[in-house]
Amino acid sequence: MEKEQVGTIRFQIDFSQPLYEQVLDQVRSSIAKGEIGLGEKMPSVRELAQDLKMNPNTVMRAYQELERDGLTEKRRGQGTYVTSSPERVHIFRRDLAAQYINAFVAQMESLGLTEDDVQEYIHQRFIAGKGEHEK
Amino acid sequence: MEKEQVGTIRFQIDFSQPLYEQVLDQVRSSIAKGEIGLGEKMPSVRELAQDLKMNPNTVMRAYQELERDGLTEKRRGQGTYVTSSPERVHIFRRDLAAQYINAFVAQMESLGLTEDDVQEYIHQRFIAGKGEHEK
Amino acid sequence: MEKEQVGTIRFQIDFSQPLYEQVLDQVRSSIAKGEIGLGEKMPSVRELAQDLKMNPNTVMRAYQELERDGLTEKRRGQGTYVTSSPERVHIFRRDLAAQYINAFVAQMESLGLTEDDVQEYIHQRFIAGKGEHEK
Amino acid sequence: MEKEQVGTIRFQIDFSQPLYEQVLDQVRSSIAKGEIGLGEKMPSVRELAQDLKMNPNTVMRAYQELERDGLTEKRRGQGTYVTSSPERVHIFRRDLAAQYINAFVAQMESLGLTEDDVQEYIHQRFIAGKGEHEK
DNA sequence: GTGGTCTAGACCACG
DNA sequence: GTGGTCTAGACCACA
Repeated sequence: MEKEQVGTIRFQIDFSQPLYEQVLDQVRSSIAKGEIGLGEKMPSVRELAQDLKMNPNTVMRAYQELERDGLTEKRRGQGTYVTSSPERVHIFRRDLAAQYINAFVAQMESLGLTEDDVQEYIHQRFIAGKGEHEK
Repeated sequence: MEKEQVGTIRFQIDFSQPLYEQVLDQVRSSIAKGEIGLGEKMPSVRELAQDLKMNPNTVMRAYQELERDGLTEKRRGQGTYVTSSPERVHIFRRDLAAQYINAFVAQMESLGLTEDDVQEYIHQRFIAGKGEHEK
Repeated sequence: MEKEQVGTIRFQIDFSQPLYEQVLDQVRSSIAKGEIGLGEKMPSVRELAQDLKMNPNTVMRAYQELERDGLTEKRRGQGTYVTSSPERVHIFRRDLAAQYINAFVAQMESLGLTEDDVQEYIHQRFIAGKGEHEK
Repeated sequence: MEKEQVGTIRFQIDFSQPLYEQVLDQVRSSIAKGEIGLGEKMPSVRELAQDLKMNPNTVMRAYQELERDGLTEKRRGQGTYVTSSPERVHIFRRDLAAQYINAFVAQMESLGLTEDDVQEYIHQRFIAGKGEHEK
């Protein structure tokens, strides 16, 4: 679990999942949490690739997906910028949360668990999560 | 989304995900929910492969994983049987649920959502799920 | 782990290994330990198959192997008898022990363990074995 | 008994046992003995398959089992690496040794041999092993 | 009949 | 280039 700080974004990459997905998720997270502000300039593809010791193609793929999500936009000759629209971020967060929740509820139902079970489990997990936060 | 009934197990296979994973998940689910009883005989590898129109090796791979999970056992020359041990099923379900929940909570936190948000979302999703039952 | 007593031989069969091998090993063991005496009559193939709920072909295969080992002999029209020769049993035991030991030492060496490690491990295992004997 | 050297690992494959098991055992052994160092790159699936003249799927099966054992890990697009954790190797070796020893002691007891017999046999076998080194 | 092993060859995702 | 998935078809051990 190596950590790498690039600008205001902290990356933590491992080799067990697709690298471009990890970059994508962690940039998304930074935007959703406001760690990187609206309208700010993103690191360039090359710069990020170098810092994360990745192939530029891998970073590029994550950036393309971010733009498709409406979270960033390219300005010709100037690089990539986070969107200035709070609505965009809000809509994106809502949609992605809905998607995660649908998948999760389907998993729980496939195990035959009831809503009460799930609520209880999550309650415990959030509490536990706070205790060991950033261990 | 084709549906196929084999014994007491209902399968629903599509081509967007690994076939053996879908078989694995759906058999697990049937066992966890008790749709196929403890100690019951599973369909043979060849039989299931034929019914699901897939290669026997693909089904075998799912069966091997089920056995590694302790959910089934092979009897030489007789076929594959669901474990007779309720504890095994219980342990398996608990562990897998914990795994799913950890991943889910991490996703939610990466979007900056609070526990209350999540509880509320889930509550709505479960209600919705009941409404569209077998749409 | 079901146990089944047939004559003076106790069988304990599970489905994770070849059934004929288990029958073979357990009869061998009974002879080696003298639980079934030299010159005694063995249960018939059919009788043993019925008691162990096996296919007679499976038992037959074990019996053929026993005869090839020189541990039993068929008397026409009378059934199968344990050899009357103590030498045969002795030789068999020595040879089989050598075979087991060769395989075992090869396994230990493949893990890079020294003779002292092995002696020590075995010492502990034998002691432990006595404590829980026939739990 | 053909021998084949691939990187720092020496393979010796015959057709009387499952090929993937032999690959598995011999890689395990190389790691346990330190013949291939912690953190080193393994030969790629295709490369090893070609050198050992077997199908890539056969090698892959061995590699998957190694990863399940915690002895190796995959890095996306880069290949398979030996774990960097000495503890993992140590735990693995201890567990596998215990398993081998339990099986062996059970075999010896089934022949009615005492601990002293066994210690003596093993002592002789180790000495013999040294004498015929690389016969 | 059951599952287990192996091969050959195809196509895909990832980097 | 890496590994992952899938198919088709062969042969084997076991019961």
